[in-house]
Amino acid sequence: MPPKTAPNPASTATPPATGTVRLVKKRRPQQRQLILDEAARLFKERGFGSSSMRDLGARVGLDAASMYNHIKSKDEILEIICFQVSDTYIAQLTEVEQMEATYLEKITELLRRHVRLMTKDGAAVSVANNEWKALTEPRLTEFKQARKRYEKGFAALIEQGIAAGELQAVNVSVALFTLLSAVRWVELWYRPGRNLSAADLEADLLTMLLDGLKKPTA
Amino acid sequence: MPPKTAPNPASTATPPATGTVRLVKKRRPQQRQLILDEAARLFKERGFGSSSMRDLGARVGLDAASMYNHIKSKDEILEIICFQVSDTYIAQLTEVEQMEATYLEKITELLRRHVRLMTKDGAAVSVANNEWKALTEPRLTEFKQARKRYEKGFAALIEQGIAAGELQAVNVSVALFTLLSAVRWVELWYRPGRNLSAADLEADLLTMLLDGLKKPTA
DNA sequence: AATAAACACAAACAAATGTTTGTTTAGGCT
DNA sequence: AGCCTAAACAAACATTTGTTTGTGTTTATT
Repeated sequence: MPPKTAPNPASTATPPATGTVRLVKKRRPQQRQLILDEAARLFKERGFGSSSMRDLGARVGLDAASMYNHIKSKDEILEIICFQVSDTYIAQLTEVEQMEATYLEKITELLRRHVRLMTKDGAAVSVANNEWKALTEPRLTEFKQARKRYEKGFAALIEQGIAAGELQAVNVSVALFTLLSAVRWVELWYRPGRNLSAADLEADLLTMLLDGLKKPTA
Repeated sequence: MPPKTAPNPASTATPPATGTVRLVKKRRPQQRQLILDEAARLFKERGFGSSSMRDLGARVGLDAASMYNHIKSKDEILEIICFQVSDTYIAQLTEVEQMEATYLEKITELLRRHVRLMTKDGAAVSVANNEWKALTEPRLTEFKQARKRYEKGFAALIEQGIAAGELQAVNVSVALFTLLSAVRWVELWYRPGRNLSAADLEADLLTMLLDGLKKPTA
């Protein structure tokens, strides 16, 4: 005899396309991604340690136990989110490094992509930036190395930009972290459908960072 | 009969001043502050949700239960840390607002104090910035309001600075959050005794933010 | 229609959580 | 010396934690 609440045919969270409308797709390959997406949002809101699998299950519309058909562990979820983001960052750096352009242009382009990833995948980026400390040990070190790789590459662009006379001779570390941090408020602040468009945001942000806030004394 | 590990006369973490050297001070009034300081460090490292009272107790050199003689709850610890920081920020804003100076000077001074608080109380500032979401409800709203008050005040300085012709006419929100975020890497990066002094850091940071990174096209 | 795989749930698990209780010890006071 | 209170610990508490197991249901494929 079935229990009082009827078992969930295809998760109450998914559209009520009851069988016939199903496309040629496999089974429900979107369930895993749904879990990951919702986890990113939850972890961003509450932090990894303060988020329980039951909380997550409730959001996904699944019993906590059911999610283990799609993911291996809570830790694995965090790993996937963090490395998906860091891999993207590294890829962007590598691409920009190989561009034919001035250092100032390269830096601008890297920042631009940085911001774009944030406006597109805000929750995941936020988790990768703030919750990576909760990674468990083999992966924790890997993540730190990826981070370092990105920072070194970015710092090299700044250093060369200064050497080439394109940039002011500030301390390279200060410049690096100022740029990287300055860009991070986007993840806290940006919401699609604000009165400021993503494009305007990019423009103003780059103006501030590269041209400075103070009016040039004409 | 005492248990195998002798009970802790004045906490093994405190210096072994065994009785006679005690000053005229009350009893052990520093235990509470020790707990709060260590909590700030722990919460910064591991996050509030991933830090247990037993972890904290181990660091302080106290049984978890013993700490309840000094604090009311784990939540209270977070509250104290967060509001001590936000109160300081608000106080600094109020002081700077009342200074006789140009808007650019006021902004510079506010940033300077901001950075100084970070280099002095890094752990607490970090917790207030990153773990405040874990505050429970009456205080959570209060904290958000304090935050908003600070942001509004800061934004007003920028707005007036632009109106007075001292600053470039960028979007005020973008400028505000860029400045506030740019300053936050200090909490992640600064450690006393690095090759970069706090003073040099301040100088380079302000140069970058106010004068920009790009070399003025002479 | 039958079969096998995918998947959802209920129930349970051990371990870890924040906190309370009861008791003992330590140190300053008269 | 003797008291009183602050403060430490041990033991236990009720939950909540992440995860496993067993069982049933759904779905794609034959």
